[in-house]
Amino acid sequence: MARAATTSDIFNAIAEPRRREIVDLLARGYCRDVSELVRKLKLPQPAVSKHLRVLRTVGLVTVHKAGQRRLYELNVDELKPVHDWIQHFEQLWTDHLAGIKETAETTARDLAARNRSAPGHQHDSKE
Amino acid sequence: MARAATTSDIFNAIAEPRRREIVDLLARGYCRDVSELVRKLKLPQPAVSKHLRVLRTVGLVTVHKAGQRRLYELNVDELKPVHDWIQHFEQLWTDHLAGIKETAETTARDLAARNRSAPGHQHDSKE
DNA sequence: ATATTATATTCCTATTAGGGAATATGTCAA
DNA sequence: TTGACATATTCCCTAATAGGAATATAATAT
Repeated sequence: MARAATTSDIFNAIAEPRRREIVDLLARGYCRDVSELVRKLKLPQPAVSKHLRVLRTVGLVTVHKAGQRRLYELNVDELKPVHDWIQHFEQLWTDHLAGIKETAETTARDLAARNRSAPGHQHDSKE
Repeated sequence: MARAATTSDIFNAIAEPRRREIVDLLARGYCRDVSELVRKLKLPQPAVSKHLRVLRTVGLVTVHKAGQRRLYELNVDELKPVHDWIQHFEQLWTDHLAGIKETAETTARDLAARNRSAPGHQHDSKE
């Protein structure tokens, strides 16, 4: 079934490095039109347009016409889900890290114990 | 040329929803062995093992053996690049949003000016 | 009108993803 | 040993990716 469509999932949309570069450039306020992106990214124009299409489809960018150019604008809000997801690991790589490791080892010991007594299935989820 | 390999790029590794679920479960300290993941995710065991392999390859998880089980541990540090990338949009979706929009319009005006003088084209105002 | 510039789309293709099924490997128990 | 369990790997399949080349569409200039 292949991967989730890049055109329907933000996580997939930003999985492509070029598209992240585009997002970066747009975030800085540079490169509002396609030609400039082409120049900076040193990619063929069709490639850039195609990436922009993906970004448009997931709603990460919006366009408005300015003469024969298309000015692209970043819609940062669409990155929220990624932010939120990554956010809840925040604590894990700060001081909590040590604590987590400890928990892990404890759990490991628990499991071992459980296995010794109840071989096979008997791992209920604690909560 | 297809996409970047899920096995070499963190962004691709976490693009797959199931893998994110696995990461979530591991982060909480639940589901340290494969069977438990299988049960919670309601996925066939080979599928889970395959996802775990991807996560292992990018370094997001590590395994250690505990009897016939494999205990998986999350290596949160590998999420740092994602965190860092998303981080620098932080300001954009708070109060800075308005400011950014303004900047955008200014840039548009700049572009118009540059076009008038240089590459022989213009596209004034916007919209 | 035609030419030129800016951008988007289509077609083609090699590569890959991830599910399913079957099988292999590894570990423990009787 | 055999057998049950836990996990990993392999093979096959279909869908979808992203690049390249060519072309289409749109706006502007002359």
